[in-house]
Amino acid sequence: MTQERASIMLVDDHPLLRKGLKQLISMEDSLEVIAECSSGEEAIARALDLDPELIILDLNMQGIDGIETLKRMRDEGVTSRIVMLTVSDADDDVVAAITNGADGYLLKDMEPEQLLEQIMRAVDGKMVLSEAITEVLATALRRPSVKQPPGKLETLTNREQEILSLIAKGMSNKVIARQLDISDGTVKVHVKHLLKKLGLRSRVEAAVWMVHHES
Amino acid sequence: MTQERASIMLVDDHPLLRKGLKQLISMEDSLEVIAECSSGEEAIARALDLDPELIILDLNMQGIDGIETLKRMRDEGVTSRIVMLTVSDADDDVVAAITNGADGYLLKDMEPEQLLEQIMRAVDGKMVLSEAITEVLATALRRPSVKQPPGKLETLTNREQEILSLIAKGMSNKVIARQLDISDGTVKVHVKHLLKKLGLRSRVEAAVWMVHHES
DNA sequence: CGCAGGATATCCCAAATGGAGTAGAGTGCC
DNA sequence: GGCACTCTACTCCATTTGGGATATCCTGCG
Repeated sequence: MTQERASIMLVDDHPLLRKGLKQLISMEDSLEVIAECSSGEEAIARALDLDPELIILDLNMQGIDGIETLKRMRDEGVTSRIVMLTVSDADDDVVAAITNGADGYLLKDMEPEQLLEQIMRAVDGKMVLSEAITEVLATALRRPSVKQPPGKLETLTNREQEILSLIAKGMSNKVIARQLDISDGTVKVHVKHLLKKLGLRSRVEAAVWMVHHES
Repeated sequence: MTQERASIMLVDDHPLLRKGLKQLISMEDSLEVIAECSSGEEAIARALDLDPELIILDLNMQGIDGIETLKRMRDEGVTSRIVMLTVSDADDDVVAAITNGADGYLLKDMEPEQLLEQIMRAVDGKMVLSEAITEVLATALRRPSVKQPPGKLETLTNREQEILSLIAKGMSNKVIARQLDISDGTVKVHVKHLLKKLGLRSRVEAAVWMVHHES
């Protein structure tokens, strides 16, 4: 049978860069660019339609930026591997990208050969990070809690921890409210806050997280 | 300080039986009947309002019956202990009562002294079952899988198990749908079925159940 | 004293969830 | 061939959930 080629989608609002990248990728037989998009909206739609194996996503775009595009893709259920490509190495962007489900973060000033190699590693399911980036990440993770990093139980207030425990017992907001004798609107506020602090997106994730963190 | 008396609410559409029960309970200083209701609707409203420690609920009532009343109370977040009281020992009722969150199931033909003792045990947080009932329950649990009993992973179809695993990873129906390449409507159907089979009431409970059952 | 953080509560709104029913296609069994 | 089961998909509908904003009350800190 013919060798299956990994499908790749490029997203960048700079046509020239797309061209160069496509050229680079075409040099590798195992890879194939099946689509190019110049905006986040377009990218989300096509990603859902084509379900490529890898999406290379520019961080700095007009309209909705790369991070926002990444978020929405994951929200919509895109399961493709997604690698961010950018000139920037701003700390927040790296952290935001990774915590929002990016599988890699590469800089545009890499050597073409290295870049191609990293793209192949990404297709193989590996997390790819430019060397300059790994340091940034490590530093970001080392500082106590700027904002995003994983999120520890201790960063939650007592009330939030209490409510998280009840969520992990499968209780709805209404039941929790009666249990604690407060309004369910208030419970919702606490849930919202605890989800944000832990970097989770639903009470289900919170429940699983809790079960795994109480050992 | 004065001895705290355990608050009890009686629910039975037979006034005479309420009177007798109240009389019986009044013989014990540690107990206090704070409300009497003659219908399920009334009982739910007052339970939410008064939050008694124990609710003694008649199974056979006109209008919404005891099981339905029990269900709705738990849905509404009533956390009181609830003991079913009935003349019936029909298997289904016992199983339905227990699986819907009842903390006990007593028969009306018990000796008054025994009944009072059981009520006190219920207040103390113990599960109380008439002797005749424990047998029924044991039998019900022994037959393979009539319907309600706990629910094992093996009773689920492959697809349902697969989807349960994804739920336990915190995925939404939409994401699961994309992952499995089926419509999210179909995912909802599978979720509905697996919840029913496992006797759970939400995907959060399902996620927690799964995490605890995969060891 | 002023200010920050925590807990409470409310409003609005979009999306997700769960329950009920119907229905077609495929598979395996007696 | 008929029957049961599974998987798929849809409709309709009520409730729940999560996000944003705003506001009050209280407590602890400098």
